[in-house]
Amino acid sequence: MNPMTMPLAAGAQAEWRRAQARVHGLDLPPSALAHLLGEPAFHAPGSQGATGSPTPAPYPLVRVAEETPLFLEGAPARSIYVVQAGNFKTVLTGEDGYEHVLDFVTRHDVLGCDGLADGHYASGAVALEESWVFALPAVDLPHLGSQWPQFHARWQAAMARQLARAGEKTWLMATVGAEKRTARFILLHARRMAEAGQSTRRLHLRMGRRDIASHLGLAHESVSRSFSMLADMGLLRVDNRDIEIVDSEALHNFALCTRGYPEAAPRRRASAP
Amino acid sequence: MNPMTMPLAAGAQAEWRRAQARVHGLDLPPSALAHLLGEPAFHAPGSQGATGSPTPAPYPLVRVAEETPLFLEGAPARSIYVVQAGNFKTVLTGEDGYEHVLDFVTRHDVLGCDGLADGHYASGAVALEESWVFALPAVDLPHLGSQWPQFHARWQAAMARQLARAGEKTWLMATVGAEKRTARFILLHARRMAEAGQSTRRLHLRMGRRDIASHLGLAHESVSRSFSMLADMGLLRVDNRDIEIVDSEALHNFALCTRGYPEAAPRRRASAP
DNA sequence: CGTAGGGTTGACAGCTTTCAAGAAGTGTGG
DNA sequence: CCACACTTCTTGAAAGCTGTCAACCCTACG
Repeated sequence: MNPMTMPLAAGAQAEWRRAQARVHGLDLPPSALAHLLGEPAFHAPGSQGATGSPTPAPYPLVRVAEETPLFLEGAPARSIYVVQAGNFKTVLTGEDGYEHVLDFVTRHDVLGCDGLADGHYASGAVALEESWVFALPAVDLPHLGSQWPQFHARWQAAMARQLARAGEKTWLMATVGAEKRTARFILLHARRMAEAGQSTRRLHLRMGRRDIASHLGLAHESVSRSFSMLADMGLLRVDNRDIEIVDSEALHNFALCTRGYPEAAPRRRASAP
Repeated sequence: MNPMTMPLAAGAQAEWRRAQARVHGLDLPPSALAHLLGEPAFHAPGSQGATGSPTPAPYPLVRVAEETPLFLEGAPARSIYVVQAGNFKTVLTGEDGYEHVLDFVTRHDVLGCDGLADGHYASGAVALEESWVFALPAVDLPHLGSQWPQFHARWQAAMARQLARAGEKTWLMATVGAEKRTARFILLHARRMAEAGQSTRRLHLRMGRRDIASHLGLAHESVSRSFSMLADMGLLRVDNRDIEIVDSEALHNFALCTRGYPEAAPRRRASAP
């Protein structure tokens, strides 16, 4: 069977199985934390010999079953988590029970940072599939940062990246057009998958239409319609949760123009007959 | 003249004048950085005293004129900034020239954090009024964090707070109704002003309708209409950029219910005859 | 085999955007 | 001091788009 056509779920499973094996093989010395955050080509634990404390910290690797919350909004934020395998959604549950999806989180991303502000998680995290996370006690963070500069840099960069992504998310939702919003979502998602080393053209969405709709602030029917529209335009090929970006440039052009330009800039209109 | 009725612009000016004086009086020892980030009742140990000695921490206090960018999107991120007085907007300028307002930033907030990810600012910052910021070189951050634990904690909390706020922003924009979105914006803004020590009921918006609209993803006419609607409902009192929250509880009830609850939760509808 | 859940598509009502014009406040120059 | 231009804010009316409701297809699962 062609790997391009086989169900991607199987590939994902194999992927986290590999990731799991690698994590176990590391034996989890604290000096490898930078690697867990995505440090490329990092090795030689204890190379900074003068750091003392040769005993590796017993930070636990936690398994989270599908549809299971890793932590709930408002809970005491005792740990932050580095995703090793699998995917999560972060949610904000309204007082009326409505669940708003803030973001989708994948490998090497950090969960629970927003809890470091006042000691309580500002959002909850739910696994979209069977996942593994690496738990770091919040009280150890200052120590880790000061003792391993590499970790400090990685840790700071991870939070900064989250901030930048949050900005992109706001930008994403600032569009009125449902199709443009969906197109932007696909582009951002594809870029994140590319950063994680996945294919740039094909991507498998781990979340349902309902979650996407919640994330984008749309009705799930509108998301479905938008996918169909983008497919009819020849920009995408949609097969349930498998997306293929057919014309990347055209997709960018379509998604990037905001709308009725308030001032300056020529007017363009994407009218498809 | 009653401070509640006098033009707030004068109050704001007096405010930053006080802030400026305070900052200059501190003489900027690095150990006071935590205070700059909002540490309450912090006194600098071993500060050098006289204003004439240029020895301690030559971190500059920068003045930014109204409508002037502090830094541009994509520029090399050599410093992060702590706002001492005034207000900023952070913007994401699209390739088509459209300026999307990501956030409004006020005193004790940090600007430029998103540039720590890859060394380039992910968003630009423009002063809404004459403002002063304290510039911290990015290369000094690890040193500062490891040397002054109090600064490390404050710094981490500041970034975490930004993340939590980013989540709230996403939540804000997940609503369809323009009036609900505007109501949520007012609530969040009021809370931030309250955290900064301002009045909870009265607030003066430093930004124009166009900026609010860009931030909320609406047309500026819709923002104007929403304000009028909320005023007609008896929730707000709107006089140009001066907002008074008349019925805080009702405003919360109106803003917090998401909309047509997708599943579970009873259906409510805010129909105003 | 039948049910349940997710995804897609259609039709209508409602809301928002857009276009257009007027009102109010501000700054400049005579 | 006034007039003028300029910007911002507000309001009105029509067109377009999205949410809602409803139906149907498909797959997974018991």
